Amino acid sequence: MADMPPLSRRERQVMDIIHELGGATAAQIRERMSDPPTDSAVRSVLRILLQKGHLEKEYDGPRFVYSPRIPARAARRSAMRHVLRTFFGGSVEGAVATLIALENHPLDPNERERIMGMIDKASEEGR
Amino acid sequence: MADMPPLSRRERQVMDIIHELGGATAAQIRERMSDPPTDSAVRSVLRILLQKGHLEKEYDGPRFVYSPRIPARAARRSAMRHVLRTFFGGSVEGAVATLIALENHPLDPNERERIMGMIDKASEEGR
DNA sequence: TCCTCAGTGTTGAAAAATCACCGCTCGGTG
DNA sequence: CACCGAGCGGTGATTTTTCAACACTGAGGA
Repeated sequence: MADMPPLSRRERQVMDIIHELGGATAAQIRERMSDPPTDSAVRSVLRILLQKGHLEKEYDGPRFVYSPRIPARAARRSAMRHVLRTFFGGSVEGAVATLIALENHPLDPNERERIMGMIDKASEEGR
Repeated sequence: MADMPPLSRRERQVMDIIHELGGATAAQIRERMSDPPTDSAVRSVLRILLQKGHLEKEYDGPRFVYSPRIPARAARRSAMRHVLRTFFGGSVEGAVATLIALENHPLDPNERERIMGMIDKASEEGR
């Protein structure tokens, strides 16, 4: 259950959608695809993802909703770690710079304060 | 030259390596692969990546070095935007939180200062 | 009841990706 | 010169991925 061989194109596409929504039905997933194949095609990759252990399905009302088996927190950390390594040479500073420059409008003062707070906290505590 | 269909597994793997190194030779790429195929196999995906316009090659000394055709800055922004959307619901705050908590040692005071500075700057300028 | 429709899963064919074999060139060395 | 060995690219076979057709079910509605 450790590290599976990486996902195929479609597989990653639907995993991303599911992560973005937290959980999704087959129909929702298909809706969000820019180049949607048949419904049954979507289900095929869903089935594979289930079998590979990346997803779990839960019966909610009249349909299944698929969600990541990895806790969101871990997924976020892993994804972030990957781009940090790949695109920023591990520089947290560089990553933050890009992040806050991403939106071109200034920074919401409240958000600014909260971020400052987090950084302060992260600076102090040794663990 | 806009947005190509997404990359295959191997393609993404070598693109990531090249991004991480800034530019790389076929041998370097192969070295960094956890599951390296033949040298010629690596070259095959390189050839495809060239043809798709994702890479360019330059003759450096006795061998070719392959580099991304997208400027690093744009690649970084794009990658960051994607994880921001997919894993953080667009919340810069959440992303920064994960980022600074990634390394478990506290935050280098100098780095802390520089990040603070960046945030201040980003907060002020309205445009 | 009979029909339809939404939701599901399976199967096998078609398309794409992956890969190793092969042949080529160019430098250096025996 | 003849023989490596590194670096390169093409070709075609194999494997994986992607996909649509199909069959099944259960819930309503006519």
